[in-house]
Amino acid sequence: MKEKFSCSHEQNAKKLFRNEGLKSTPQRMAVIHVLHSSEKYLSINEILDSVKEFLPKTGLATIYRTLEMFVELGLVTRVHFPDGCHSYTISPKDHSHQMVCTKCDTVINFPDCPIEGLNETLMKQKGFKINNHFVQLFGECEDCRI
Amino acid sequence: MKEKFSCSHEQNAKKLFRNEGLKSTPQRMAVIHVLHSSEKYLSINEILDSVKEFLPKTGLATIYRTLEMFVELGLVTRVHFPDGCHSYTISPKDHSHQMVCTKCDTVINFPDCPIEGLNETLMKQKGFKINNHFVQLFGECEDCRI
DNA sequence: GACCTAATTGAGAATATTTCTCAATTAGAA
DNA sequence: TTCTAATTGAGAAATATTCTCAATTAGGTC
Repeated sequence: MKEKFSCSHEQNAKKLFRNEGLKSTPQRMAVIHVLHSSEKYLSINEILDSVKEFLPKTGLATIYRTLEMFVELGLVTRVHFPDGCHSYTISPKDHSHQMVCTKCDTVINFPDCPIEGLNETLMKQKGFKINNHFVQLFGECEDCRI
Repeated sequence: MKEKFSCSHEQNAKKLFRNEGLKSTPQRMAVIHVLHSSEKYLSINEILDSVKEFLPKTGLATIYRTLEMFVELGLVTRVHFPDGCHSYTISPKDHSHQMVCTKCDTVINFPDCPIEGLNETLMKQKGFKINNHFVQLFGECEDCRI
């Protein structure tokens, strides 16, 4: 299990863990790897299934714990689909948002944040200060529109 | 229970039900009423509790069914809080979005849609067509910032 | 108003999702 | 290599959601 996950993403995660005083376990590295290898948002069970290909004895609770921690660290983004089910993906490096193609489930990043400009306006108009925002776009990607 | 819910919101809902071939039941009207009377997003259980003040025998499944139907009809907006719990509120009339104050839970509408302008840009840049979007803002309202 | 029918409801069972508990294991520091 | 605290796996427990079905009810028709 040592050499399995060693590309830059995994190295970065390891550094992050060390800085935070967290241990770098095979289960955690496998979750990173699985999310990085997928173009889709993955559900908890999809992640568990994929991780089990490497580490068959992995338990569901570990996946829940790991993802919670990764979201906390900002490594992973949690998405709430309209029907209520939750899925996860690696957070983009820059502040960007993601679109999901509802035909093929592919995730596409776009670097512009439509909320950024809003902050000032809202502050003036309503006195509201945005601390956190949450944007999700659903539609059809180029390939599926053909 | 007849005269309880008779302001314009309730009248509008009744018309909508009739148009859609749906029955106007006391339970459904109570849900509308409860959501309209609240400045907050309400969870399923909060809604159930409030509805029970009028109709003590109301069952949980009815609340689930009613809200699902209302979301379908566009009467109600379902919100996915970052921690995963679901809450509901009456949909704004115009296309607008909502901010939630994380201190006092109050919901504030703002009429601008930050996504609207994005559509063309994305179509050109990425060939992606947005069909559906989902924006949630969390922050602090004027009163709570003082 | 009484009758009829299909839609709706309530109650609880069934299922799905998420969290908790704790003994056993393990990563990483010394 | 040893030690210790963090992490894990397994299953139980707690929550959340959906399903089932007999009983009730809204709303149309006479």
